[in-house]
Amino acid sequence: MQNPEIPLPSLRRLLIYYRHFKTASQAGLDYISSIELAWAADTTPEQVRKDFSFLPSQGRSRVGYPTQKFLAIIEDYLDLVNDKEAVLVGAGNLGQALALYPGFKQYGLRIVVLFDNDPDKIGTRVGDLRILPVENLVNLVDRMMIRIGIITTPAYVAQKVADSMVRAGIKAIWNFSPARPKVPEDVLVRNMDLSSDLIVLSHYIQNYSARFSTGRIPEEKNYT
Amino acid sequence: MQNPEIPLPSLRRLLIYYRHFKTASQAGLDYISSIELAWAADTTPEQVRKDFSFLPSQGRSRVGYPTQKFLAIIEDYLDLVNDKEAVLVGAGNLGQALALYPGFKQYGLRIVVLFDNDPDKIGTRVGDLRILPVENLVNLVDRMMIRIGIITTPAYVAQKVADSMVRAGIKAIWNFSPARPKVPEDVLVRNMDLSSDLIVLSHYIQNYSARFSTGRIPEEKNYT
DNA sequence: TAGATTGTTAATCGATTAACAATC
DNA sequence: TAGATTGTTAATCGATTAACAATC
Repeated sequence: MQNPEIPLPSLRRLLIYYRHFKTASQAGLDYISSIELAWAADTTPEQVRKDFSFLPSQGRSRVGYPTQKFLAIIEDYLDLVNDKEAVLVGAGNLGQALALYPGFKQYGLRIVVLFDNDPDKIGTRVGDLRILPVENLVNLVDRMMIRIGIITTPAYVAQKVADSMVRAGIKAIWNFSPARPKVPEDVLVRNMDLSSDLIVLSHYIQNYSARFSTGRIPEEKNYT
Repeated sequence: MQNPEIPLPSLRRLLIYYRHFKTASQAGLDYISSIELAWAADTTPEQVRKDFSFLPSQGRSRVGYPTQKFLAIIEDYLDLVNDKEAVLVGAGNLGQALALYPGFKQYGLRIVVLFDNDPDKIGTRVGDLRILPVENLVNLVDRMMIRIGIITTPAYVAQKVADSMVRAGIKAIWNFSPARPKVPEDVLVRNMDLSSDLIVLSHYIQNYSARFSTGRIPEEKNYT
């Protein structure tokens, strides 16, 4: 276990820094400053330095953070190298889109099989992934010792699916349904509730005119 | 504008409570307690009561919160009733899945048109939505006075797309690409960075055994 | 050196949790 | 009434931001 517990927001930012190191590497840059990283990640240089304080490596004063080394360090810290297998339940539009999403394998997530309960779908393929009947889940996941499950079913079956996942030994669930499945405390559930995120946009739009159109003109800014 | 600024997490929880009121309503329940709502939303009763303190209505001691009234209150507060039109750019797998996602219109989001730059896609339909060339975006969005934009393109065009959206008068951007587009400060960008969320799961799995089994300590690494 | 940038400790801020009086 | 539940103020917690010494 990582020694001083890293905050989740820092964890997520590390990946954003990682991406910027990657492009910098392609551009042949040997060092990147916290200032530049902050710009790329929409945060402050202080935050970047704080985040890096959880890593077992340091930058160089007056120079910045060495690109190649930090690529390796973050890769290792976030365990981007080792493949982690996952199963996905619910091969609808969203499920299929995630199964085909190119970004995941890049960071070590490998979806190995899809499950559904629709007889018309079972036996077909999405990319090179097979769709199997959801009854096979417990057995297969258990046998393959898969630890990550993705739920893209309608809400009303999400709890049942989560139960099967837990029974099969899955320890981390990425839940894209609006349900909030209950699981034992040693199992992590990340709820990616699209609609509840949408609310944030909606609320902003609703209040937009009151916020910005009274009085002053917004200041001119330079974003480069 | 809402008077005491409501925290974003509260805003999101309000939608979760709303869903629970909805099912309770179908079950014919007239009142729901903060205890039950807390259970449904994976939070505490205190938090529920705190969240409701931002609403212009109260519960009843010893009884709970009236289902019908709170459905109406939350609907109003989150502006779930009025349709808010949106455009989506990037009609790939994820873009199409979002365009067809049934959950959105339920909460007032109506995607009205898709844009793409692939000549093979342009002119085709996704459900009953047309795919138009991205060159038409500024004009059409401006004319229709659309305020919400969704980006499901690859990272390398995200900034360009965001620029067009801003130029067209869009005020809230839901960005599903891994890029971090820069926009004027009066425009809201919500980054739904799937991969960076994945990292949280991955990190949990990586540290799982150390956390919950009395077993062995992960080996120390040496970088230099 | 002077100046820029890192690393770390302390202060602040915002959200959650706790405490408890008010209510029915 | 007694007991359950709400509403609100205060305390706590965690993350961000600020300050500043150390470094090259």
